[in-house]
Amino acid sequence: MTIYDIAKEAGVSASTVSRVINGKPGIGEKTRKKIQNLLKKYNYILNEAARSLSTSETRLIGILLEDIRNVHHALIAYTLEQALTARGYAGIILNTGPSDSSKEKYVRLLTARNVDGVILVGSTYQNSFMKQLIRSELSEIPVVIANGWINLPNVYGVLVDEEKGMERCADLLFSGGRKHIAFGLAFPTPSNINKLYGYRKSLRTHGIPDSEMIVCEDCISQEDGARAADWILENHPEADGILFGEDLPAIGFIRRMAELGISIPDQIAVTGVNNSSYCTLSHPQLTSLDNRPVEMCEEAVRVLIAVLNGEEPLHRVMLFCDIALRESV
Amino acid sequence: MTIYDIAKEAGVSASTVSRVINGKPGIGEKTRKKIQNLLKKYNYILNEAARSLSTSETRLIGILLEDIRNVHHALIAYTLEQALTARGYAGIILNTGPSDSSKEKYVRLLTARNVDGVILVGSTYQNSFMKQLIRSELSEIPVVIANGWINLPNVYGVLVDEEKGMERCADLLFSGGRKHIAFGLAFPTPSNINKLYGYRKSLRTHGIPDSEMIVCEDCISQEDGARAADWILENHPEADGILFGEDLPAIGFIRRMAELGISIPDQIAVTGVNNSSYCTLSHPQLTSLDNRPVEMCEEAVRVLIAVLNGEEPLHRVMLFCDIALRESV
DNA sequence: TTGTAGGCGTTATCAC
DNA sequence: GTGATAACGCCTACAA
Repeated sequence: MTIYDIAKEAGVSASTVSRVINGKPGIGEKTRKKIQNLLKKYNYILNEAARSLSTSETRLIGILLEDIRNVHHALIAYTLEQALTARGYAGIILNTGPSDSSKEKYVRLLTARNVDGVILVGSTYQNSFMKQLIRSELSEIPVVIANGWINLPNVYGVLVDEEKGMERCADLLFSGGRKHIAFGLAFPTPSNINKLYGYRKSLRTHGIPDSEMIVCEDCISQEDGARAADWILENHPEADGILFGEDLPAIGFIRRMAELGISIPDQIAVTGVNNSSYCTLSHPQLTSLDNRPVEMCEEAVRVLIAVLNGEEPLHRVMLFCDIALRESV
Repeated sequence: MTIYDIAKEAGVSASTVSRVINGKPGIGEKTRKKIQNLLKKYNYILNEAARSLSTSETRLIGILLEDIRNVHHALIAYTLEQALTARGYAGIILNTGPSDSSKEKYVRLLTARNVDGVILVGSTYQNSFMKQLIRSELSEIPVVIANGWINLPNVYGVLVDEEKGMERCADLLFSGGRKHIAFGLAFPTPSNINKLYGYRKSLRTHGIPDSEMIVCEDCISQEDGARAADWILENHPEADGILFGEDLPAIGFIRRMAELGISIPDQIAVTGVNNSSYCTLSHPQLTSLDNRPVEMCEEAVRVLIAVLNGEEPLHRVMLFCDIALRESV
């Protein structure tokens, strides 16, 4: 069923049908009605490929993320999909993994699909390799980075002030009387480095020199968190609080401490980041930095569509975190 | 950069370039080489829209699932994406939610995109409404249901024998000396009904009449699991084992029982389904039915691509579950 | 082995 | 207001 079939049936030309479909002005009211009825009657479905060939836009948006099995990414993917669908776009979600070569491969897939725009999820895409790649492969279309930013004319960043958020987490522990606060760093992505800076800032504010920072690295999985617990007890028995850059290791930490008979939050306060569904699973439930994934995604889509509509939104917008207070503090 | 540009540069016609791009036979070795070099030199990228218009295939696969925020679905989405990408296809993932009207809306989106095939994730799509919808909207393309099946010529089902799996879970508890086993039913989807049947079958095998089945309904979330714990203690204090149809309520159950000072698995054994990442978060860790999501997805993609290649795979294939044994039993 | 010509379904530019 | 007509980029008989 093409617009020609509809046109023939209505006794008009294909152009008229096309105008009706696209809501263009300058059509007689009776013809418009008649055509609309026929479209409905035959359950006409527009051929996007033909439309795309003619207009050279696909209404397809590429979404790159490292791994959707991460619950935080899953929430982001969900929100992006719903927001894009609501505006007539569809997303192609690709799991790139962490390696540069793989990221490049997936960017090429997107260009071959002629996507109208790209959303990169996570600060892991904020680096010089991606900058070069965007320059060479994606310079013609808008690119929005969720929780990151690259200084290029066609790149837009929707950032979350996790540095400030993490500083507030530390402040929260200090105000609760904690004296020796540790930090569990995940992969050293720009985002995680910012969290570390927030931690450091709070320490400095409270008169603690950088040399007394307690940083446990590679805190990503639940097992890493358990390992961190052992490490803290062994090397920093004075610690009475710890901030993790992710929820999962925080959960692992809590679980391990329970096994060792150490009471949380009495002996050590714990916080995570992402305010994910994991937070209510631990005992005690985990206090976590809410980095506003839903708002971030909605803003990312808003910015992207704005650019596609010829507007000129800000290249950087910043959202602010909340702290979801639970029992672990 | 089109095939015409390449053709001009190479001093040949566009059809020759097209043939080279598509690896068709009957091209002189020198011309082929020359053209391949030019393609590389100009970083030629094929216009999928034009190709699609001409061949009426898009290499796009629609993936419908209820909600990717569910970790089990996220794993499935991940696996499907990787399997499709590896074969040159791309997936459009859409979260339909549970309602029929919404499912219909999303099916229409897929037909408008001219997807080559559709994968429906979950037995929630196995019902008469979807059957009618597939008949009217998707009759021209292959549809694969992951963990479900509908009797239509273009529909293929990759099933997991969760009935047998659940029966084995119950058998496991019986063989551990449990006498009064309860069941926590989630939404009454076909899949969950099958799990209930498996539970019933094991009971019958062990000489327990249907009238003595202990079924707690609406066990979906963590809170539901906690509620189930209270319900069991109140109404069936004799229960010494419970099988949940999902992991999350099982986690909630365990947590609530811990609060009440009831020891698991000593006093009550607990199992879940999906063997998800939640299982290692509870204390004790959760024994869960591994319903083979990765294998299921890979088989689903295999079947779909086979149909697209003109083969005639079986309309129903069945996978078998494992039990991931942990501390809760 | 290679070229020509027509067609895929839509939009856009002119005419009328 | 509406209708021809060309164009989008590629594929594929059919011809040569």
